Amino acid sequence: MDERARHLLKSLIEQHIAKGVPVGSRQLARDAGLNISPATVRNVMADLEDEGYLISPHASAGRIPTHVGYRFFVDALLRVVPLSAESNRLLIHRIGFRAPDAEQVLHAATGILSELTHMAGFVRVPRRATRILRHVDFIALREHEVLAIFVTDKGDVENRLIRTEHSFGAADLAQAANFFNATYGGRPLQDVIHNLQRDLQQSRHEMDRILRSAMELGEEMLEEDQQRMLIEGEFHWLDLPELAGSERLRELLAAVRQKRDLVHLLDESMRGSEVRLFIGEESGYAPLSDCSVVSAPYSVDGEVVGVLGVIGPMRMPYQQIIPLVDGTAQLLGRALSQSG
Amino acid sequence: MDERARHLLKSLIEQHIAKGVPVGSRQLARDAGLNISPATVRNVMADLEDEGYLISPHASAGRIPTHVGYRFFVDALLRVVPLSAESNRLLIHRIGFRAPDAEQVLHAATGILSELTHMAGFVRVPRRATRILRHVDFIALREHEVLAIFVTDKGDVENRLIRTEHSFGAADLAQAANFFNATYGGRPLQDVIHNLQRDLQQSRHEMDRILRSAMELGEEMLEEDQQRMLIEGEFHWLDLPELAGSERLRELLAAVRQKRDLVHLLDESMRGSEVRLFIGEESGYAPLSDCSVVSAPYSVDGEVVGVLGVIGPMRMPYQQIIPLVDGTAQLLGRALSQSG
DNA sequence: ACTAGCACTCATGATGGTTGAGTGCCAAGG
DNA sequence: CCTTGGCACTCAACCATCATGAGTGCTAGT
Repeated sequence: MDERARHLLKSLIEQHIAKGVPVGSRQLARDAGLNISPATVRNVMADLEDEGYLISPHASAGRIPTHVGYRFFVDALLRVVPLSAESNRLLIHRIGFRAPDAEQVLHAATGILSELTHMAGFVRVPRRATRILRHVDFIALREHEVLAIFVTDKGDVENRLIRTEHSFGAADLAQAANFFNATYGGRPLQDVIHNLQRDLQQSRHEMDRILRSAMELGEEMLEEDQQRMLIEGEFHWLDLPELAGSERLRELLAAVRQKRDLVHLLDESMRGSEVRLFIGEESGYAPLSDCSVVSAPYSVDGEVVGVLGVIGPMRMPYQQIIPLVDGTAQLLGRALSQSG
Repeated sequence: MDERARHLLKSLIEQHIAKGVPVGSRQLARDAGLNISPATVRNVMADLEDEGYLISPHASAGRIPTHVGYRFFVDALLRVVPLSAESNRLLIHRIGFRAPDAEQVLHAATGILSELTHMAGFVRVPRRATRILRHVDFIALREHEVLAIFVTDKGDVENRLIRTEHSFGAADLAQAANFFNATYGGRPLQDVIHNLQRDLQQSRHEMDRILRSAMELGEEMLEEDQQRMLIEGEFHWLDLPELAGSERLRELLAAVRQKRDLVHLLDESMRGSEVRLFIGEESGYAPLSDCSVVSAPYSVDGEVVGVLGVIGPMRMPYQQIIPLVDGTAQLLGRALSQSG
């Protein structure tokens, strides 16, 4: 592909992103800035279509980019601009100055992504499998009911109500908690569960019921991690003519609620450390075949723990979206690192 | 209004609920079962329109009920059928046999309401202001960071990260927690905050920073209650021709996200102990003016603590919806009473 | 290699006629 | 006085037709 073709492709995609309608040869010839007749442009466009970068919705419309076209655009043609000072300030204000509560910061990040991009924003929350178990507490709520509380070193708190055969007094429970903390505390959560599983097979003890339930709580925490993802702003999709008013939208909403496959896709994209794009079919996930996902992993204390980004139509202003997602990921990582 | 008019109105509304289109005189004359000509029906319909029960979308369409019509229908014409055995079994299965975790049960109830009605289901979660503070814990996460945990007698757990000037050891914190539990434990949350506020004004202590933060956590718990509401299944609205494809839907979604006014409306409806309906404009809340809300309060241990229901179009099958909402409220109340 | 011209395609929007469902009103009949 | 049949009228929905205009591919000329 020669320089002129690249320039025209870039110009066409930019115009299509801006306007949302197919771009024709005349308009493109005018706006591309080259001194070229529409007929010449048509020849170039025909070539680009043959090579799979463009497609005509129908015979006498202009052309729109395919997902291949968008891919080439973002990889080779797009120059990402740094985040505007204003956006940056807004991000810092909304994420940086939050109450030091992890859950709240994650919510804030999801919200701001959705607001600033006018698409659906998501945050895949940190995995807890490698977290260190810091503290366990057993609290008697009433007869036959014990509340178990797990705390990890990052301040995750999870709790569960356990129904017991016996009624335990506060002293019993304190003792059990002490035992638990002494034996399993300070180790990664997954190790704790593993050891607990082994230990429980050997002993038979009155407290077993509680310990077993505690183990189940731990397992649930890890299990839950598989699914935990915040997403917000799906309703922005209603504004998009290319998505709204078709069955696609329903499918998409259902798929996003389901989360399963989506989470899998995102976990894949956690491997790198850079912003990553899934354009159209690239995700290999049918409901997303009309959409693009822009994602960036975020790190806490130097370790990648999650990924965030936006989901929108293929036709999105990547130039602004990419730095925004990137910046949000970095700020979120920093905010979480500070606050544990 | 004479008997025949009532019968026709009932028949018209039932048909409109079933089909969703305006009902004309001929069809109504046929289906109402009275031996009456369309012309006669027209006369009656004209009267009903004058009295505000019906309205014509345009000159040569049939008629549809107004919110006044629906109101008369549910108050005077509708005979609510008891919940079908099948639905009841499903409800019990989904709500009754849940893990004994309040949060999960609430989510389950929201989900099942949405699924069975094909509308948006909501659950206004229990208020915690009158809960008894059962247990407080302070845990050192790392230097200058303390995690405060509150537990109420119903098993609500709330936590908060506190950044401190000094670094406290485990012993210090245990002592503080003991003091806290001894002094404030066993009292309603709102009292705790009140007393704490008073006590803090008098003393000056190294621990004050932690106590003050703990108080803020308690305040946040109460504050948060103002907003806490689960809602699910808004996407069902996309299927409704009367809602979809207009600006109304956007407004509605935005309003539901906002929650503020909605929660206020629901808290009003907690006063009674019966199923309550807000039909169209009756809610006095503009974004809901095309919708109906069916709500029922639910009680834990004999005290009304929350309200649940569905939000859908005015044209909804009240006959099935009302017992379903009612049944869900009762089952949820029972499930929560069992599990604390 | 570029461009102008030309024939062709096709979505869009306006026009107009038809159909069918439904209404209001009136006059006749029980 | 209530009911009914009849009739004129209205209006959305549907369909066909037509003109328009944006856009294309192709070809021949520069």
